Amino acid sequence: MELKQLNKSELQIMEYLWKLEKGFMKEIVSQFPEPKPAYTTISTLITRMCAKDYVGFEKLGRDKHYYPILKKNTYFSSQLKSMISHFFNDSTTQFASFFTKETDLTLDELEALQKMVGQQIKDKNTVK
Amino acid sequence: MELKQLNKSELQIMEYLWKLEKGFMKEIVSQFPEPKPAYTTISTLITRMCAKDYVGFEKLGRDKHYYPILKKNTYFSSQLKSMISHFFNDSTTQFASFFTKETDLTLDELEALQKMVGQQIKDKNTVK
DNA sequence: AATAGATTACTACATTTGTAGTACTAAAAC
DNA sequence: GTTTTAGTACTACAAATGTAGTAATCTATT
Repeated sequence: MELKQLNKSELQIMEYLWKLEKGFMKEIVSQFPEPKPAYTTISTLITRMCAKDYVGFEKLGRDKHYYPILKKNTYFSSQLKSMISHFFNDSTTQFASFFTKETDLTLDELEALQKMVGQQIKDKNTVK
Repeated sequence: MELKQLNKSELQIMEYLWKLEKGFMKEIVSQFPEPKPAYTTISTLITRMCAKDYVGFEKLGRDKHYYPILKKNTYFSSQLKSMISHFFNDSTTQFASFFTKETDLTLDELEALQKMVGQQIKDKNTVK
């Protein structure tokens, strides 16, 4: 399956499904904020997403139990890599710099990050 | 101007304009890979982007000299923040963890990151 | 058993996006 | 000056997306 960019509505529904892991129509609809779109609007969107193999379903009687085919990690990993590749000239270092500056990390967050990176450096050295 | 998600074609053109900084039609068209879309296809896309205030132009005789109104930093900062907010529950730490794992940073990159973070910690402490 | 609610399938239309043609005219090339 | 090329405005259509109605029928409630 070729992974393309999810549009806004698709992303919203995927987000709900990733959280639910699996859900009937009612459960998905209940995730939407008020004013909710019409039942049939959501139904159409989900049907189209099934056709695109983003979402699958298990038929239980008349009803369908929907679940995500597209994995959250897969999608975001690809999103992140696409961002790095397109806008930071494939430089993860440039991206990291941008990230730490733009998100204005707190001292605690920076220290947590430093710890994590330090651990990964240790892991890399151990592997060597 | 409310910042919304650029679609694929818009992003492609913005990318070219950010690189060019300013450019005539010919210069923008020349950025496209072969087989290039029709001249009028690109023209329509740019015209629509002008209407959305992503792109502006300076009229020089008959021709238009296009430039980006939407700043690269503005867009990606907003993209990044949206990603963190929507998929990592507003946790920049979780995102950082995901980032360092998914992009499989080299030892050099990790060390460069550690250095950078260390510097920012120093900066934060100095400010205090 | 009857009624109300829920869900799917089908259908339809508006808007947005992708694509590119023609006409006209300015600018460049000869 | 003439011809060719480039660029804009206008136009148009297909596909994708956003939205939601109706009909039929299953499920839940009474």
